Amino acid sequence: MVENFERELMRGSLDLMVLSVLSDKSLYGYAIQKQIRDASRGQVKLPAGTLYPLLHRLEDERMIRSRWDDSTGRKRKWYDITASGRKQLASQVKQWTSYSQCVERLLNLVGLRPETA
Amino acid sequence: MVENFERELMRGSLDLMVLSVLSDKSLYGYAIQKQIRDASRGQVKLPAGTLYPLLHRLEDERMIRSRWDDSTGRKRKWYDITASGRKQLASQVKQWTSYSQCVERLLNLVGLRPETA
DNA sequence: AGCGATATATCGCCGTACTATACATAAGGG
DNA sequence: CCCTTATGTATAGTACGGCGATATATCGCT
Repeated sequence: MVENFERELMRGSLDLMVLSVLSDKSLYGYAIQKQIRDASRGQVKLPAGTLYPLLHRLEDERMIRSRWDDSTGRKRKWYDITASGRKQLASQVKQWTSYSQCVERLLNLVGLRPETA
Repeated sequence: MVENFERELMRGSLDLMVLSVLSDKSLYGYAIQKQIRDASRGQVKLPAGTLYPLLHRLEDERMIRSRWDDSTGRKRKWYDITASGRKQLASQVKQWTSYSQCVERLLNLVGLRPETA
């Protein structure tokens, strides 16, 4: 029984996760939700009330583009990442990497990361 | 010239950072700010308007305790972590670790982490 | 026909962090 | 001795974004 993350912890990296899964393929909202849930082994469950407004915001910001398509048998809104989105993603990956290293360094400093116990 | 992190990225891990630096010593606000700034090589600069309300909140939640002391020559408000705070910290470290691994796994999956290039 | 899963959308609440501002003391330089 | 800079704490107002609740609709299965 894996428990969920504190929601606040994910703030600021939700964009990163969504842009990531869109970086190599087109997806619709529900599928994005699933991808992220699976990739995190069920630990990151984006609620619909979070995901859809987020997608709309990213579209307003021209990071992603959408089109309705029912050629797969069901009417779904498919999203693609844009060139701006890719740039943004690259920047966010850099930021994330750098920031997580900062946190790790801090945890090391105060001995909360016993070296290879 | 190191640029700052997007503030949103740090939301949800500020508590973790503050509790961390308090885990092995007593500190006053300004010193906490400095510790975190130094440990992050100047990249994480907690504004006073963020830090002090945060400390007050953590104290309300009994994660830390405070006392005024001027025996070091200057009147400062010193903070200590409580037993609850330590428990909370341990939990947050676990959460952080697990979450950052999720993000890394996701970045790997979509090829945003070229293996040992 | 009924139901669970799929699929998208929006409203209003709430928590958190930031900006701006305020005040006070100490140290260092002119 | 004043002026500036650094130290040190504090809060009111504001902005932002995630979430729960709610709504609607279709699809596949029984």
